[in-house]
Amino acid sequence: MKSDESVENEINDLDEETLFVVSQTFKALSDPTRIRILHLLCTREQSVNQIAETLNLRQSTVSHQLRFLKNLRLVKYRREGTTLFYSNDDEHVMGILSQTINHALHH
Amino acid sequence: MKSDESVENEINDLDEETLFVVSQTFKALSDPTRIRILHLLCTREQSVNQIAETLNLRQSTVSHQLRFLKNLRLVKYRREGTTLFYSNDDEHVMGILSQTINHALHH
DNA sequence: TACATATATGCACATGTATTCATATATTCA
DNA sequence: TGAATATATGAATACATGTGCATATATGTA
Repeated sequence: MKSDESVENEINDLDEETLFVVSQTFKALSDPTRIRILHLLCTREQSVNQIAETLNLRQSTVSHQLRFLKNLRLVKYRREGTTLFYSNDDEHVMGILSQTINHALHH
Repeated sequence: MKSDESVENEINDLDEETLFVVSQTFKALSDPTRIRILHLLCTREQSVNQIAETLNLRQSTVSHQLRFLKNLRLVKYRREGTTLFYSNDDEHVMGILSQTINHALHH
C-alpha cells in the first residue's frame, strides 16, 4: 500500500509503473481489430477460427492479437481437443469498453 | 437514432464509424505523455508552458499533444493575453481515465 | 513600429505496430 | 506412426506515431 504522501504527489504526476499499466491497457483498446475481438468475446467464448470467420480476419492476425490480449490478461482460454476457446478475463476493462461503445453509439 | 435491428447486429460486430470513434478515444489515452497531461488538467486549468514545466516536457511536445487532444474535443482553452489556459472538455473520458488510474494504483 | 513573450506548425527522424506469408507446433484419430 | 485439423510463431513489410529543431504566428507593450 502506498503512503498518503505518495498518493498526494500522484495528483500532480503519476509514477512510471502506473503510467505504463494505464497506457498499455488503453493501447489494447485503441486498435479496431482488438476492439472487434473483445466486443465479440464480451458476449460469448469463441475459438480462434470462429473469431476469424465471424470478423473476416486471417487466422494469424487473430492469433497475434489474442496473444497481445492474453499477455495483458484481458482474455483467457480453455482447450477442447485441438480447439482453444477464448473468453473475456477482465471485467473492469470490458466494462470500460462497453461504456465507451455505448457512448459512441448513442451520441 | 438507430433501428433495433442495427443495434442487434452491433452485438456481433460494430459499424466502421463507431469503431473509429472508439479506437481514437482510446488512442488518446494510450500514450504516457497524453495521460500525464490529461491527468494534470483533470485537477485544474494550466497554460502550455506550465504544463511543460510541471511535466518536464518541451513546449513543442506539449503543443503537439494538446492539438491532438483538442481535435478529439477532450480539452478546450481560454485565452488571456498571449497565454492559453487549457482544461478538460470531456467528463466521460476523464471519468474513464480516473477510473483506470485508480484501478492501477490500488491493485 | 520594434521587441518580447507565448504558442503553433512543418519537417525530419527514429521507433513502434498491424498485417501477411510461410512454417512450426500441438492434439486427435485411424 | 501418419494424416488431418487447429493454433502459434518468426520474419518481412508497410504504415503510424511521438519527439525535437527551427521557425512561423499571434498578442501585448514600450
